Amino acid sequence: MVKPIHLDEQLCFSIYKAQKQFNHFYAQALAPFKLTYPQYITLLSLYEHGTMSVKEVGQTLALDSGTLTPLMKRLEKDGWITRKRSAVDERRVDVSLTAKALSLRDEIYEHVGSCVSAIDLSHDEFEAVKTGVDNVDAKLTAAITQPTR
Amino acid sequence: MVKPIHLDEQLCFSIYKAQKQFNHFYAQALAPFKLTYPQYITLLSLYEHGTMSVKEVGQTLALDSGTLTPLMKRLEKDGWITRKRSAVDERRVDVSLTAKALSLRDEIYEHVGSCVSAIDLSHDEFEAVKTGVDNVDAKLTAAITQPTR
DNA sequence: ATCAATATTATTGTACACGATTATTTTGCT
DNA sequence: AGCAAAATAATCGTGTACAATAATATTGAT
Repeated sequence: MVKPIHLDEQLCFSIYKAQKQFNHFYAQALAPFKLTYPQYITLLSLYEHGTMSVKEVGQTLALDSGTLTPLMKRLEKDGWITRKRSAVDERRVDVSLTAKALSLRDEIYEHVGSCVSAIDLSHDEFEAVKTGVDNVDAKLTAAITQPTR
Repeated sequence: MVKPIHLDEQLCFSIYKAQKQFNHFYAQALAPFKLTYPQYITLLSLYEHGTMSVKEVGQTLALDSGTLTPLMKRLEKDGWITRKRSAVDERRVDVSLTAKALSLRDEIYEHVGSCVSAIDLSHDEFEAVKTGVDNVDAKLTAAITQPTR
C-alpha cells in the first residue's frame, strides 16, 4: 500500500524546471554582455558590497571555492574583475570590479530590468511566490541539518 | 537614474537557492540508493509511464540527449535500466526498468516520502507555492519564445 | 615562541545542463 | 524508386555545482 509519486505533483520538480527556465531566460537577457547567470549574480553581489574575498562572495551566493575559483578566473579573463592576494591576510583573495564592470553597471541594470518587466507577473504574485519559495528554502535547510526524525 | 538590483530581492535568486537546497536534500534522502536527483526523476518518469524512448523521457523531464545519454549510461551501469535500439524504428533507443528497479520502487517511494514529510510544510502552502512557481515557469516560457517586446 | 587547530583558497573528480554538430534512420514528395 | 527533409541519439565543448583533499597562512593556548 505505497502511495505512488507523480512527477508533476512534486514541488521540487516545479522548482527544478523553473530554475532551468530562469537560466534560459537570463542566457538570452545577458547575451549582449556574454555573461552566464552565475557570473551575473557574482557581479550583482560585487556591485552591492564592493571588494570582497572569495569566501565572502561565496557566503552571499551560497557557493564554495570549487565553483567560484574557476568562475572568477573566467570573469577575470573577460575583464570584469581583478583578483589579488590580500596583503593583510595572505589566505584571502580579494575580488574587485574593473572600470569596465563599473561603467557597464547601469547598462546591465537597465537591460536586465527591461527583460524582467517583459515577464507578465503582478507585483503581488511576485512577492507571494518569492516569500513562499524563501520559506521552503528555510524549511529545507532545517530538515537537512536536523536528523530526519 | 537607474534602479539598483539587490540580489536578495530577486525571485530568480530565491528559486536558484531553493533548487540547490532541494538537490542537497535529495542527495541525503537518496544516498541509500546511490541515486542523484536527476537520476531519481528519470526513474520516477519510467515508473509512471513504463518503457519509453530517450526522446520521450526527455519530454517529460525537459532534458535533451546531451544530458540524458550519459545519465542513462550511468543508470544502466548501476543496474536500474536497460537501453535497446527499437526494432520498429532504429533511430529510437527504448529505455526499460530492470527487475531491480521495479523491486525497489516501493522502498524508494516510502523512504523519500518519509524524508519529504519531515519538511514542515502545510498542504495548503505546498499547493500555493507550487501553483505560483508553475505560473512563473509558464510566464518565463512565454517571455522566452516571444521577442522581448 | 611553539605548535596544534583553524581558516582560506585552489585542485581534483564526478555529475549534470545545454548548444552545436554528427551519424543514422525514417518519412514524404515526386 | 529516388532523394531531400525531418527525426532521433550520440558526441563534443563550455560552464556550473559540490564533496573531498591539498597547500598555505593565521590564530590561540600554553
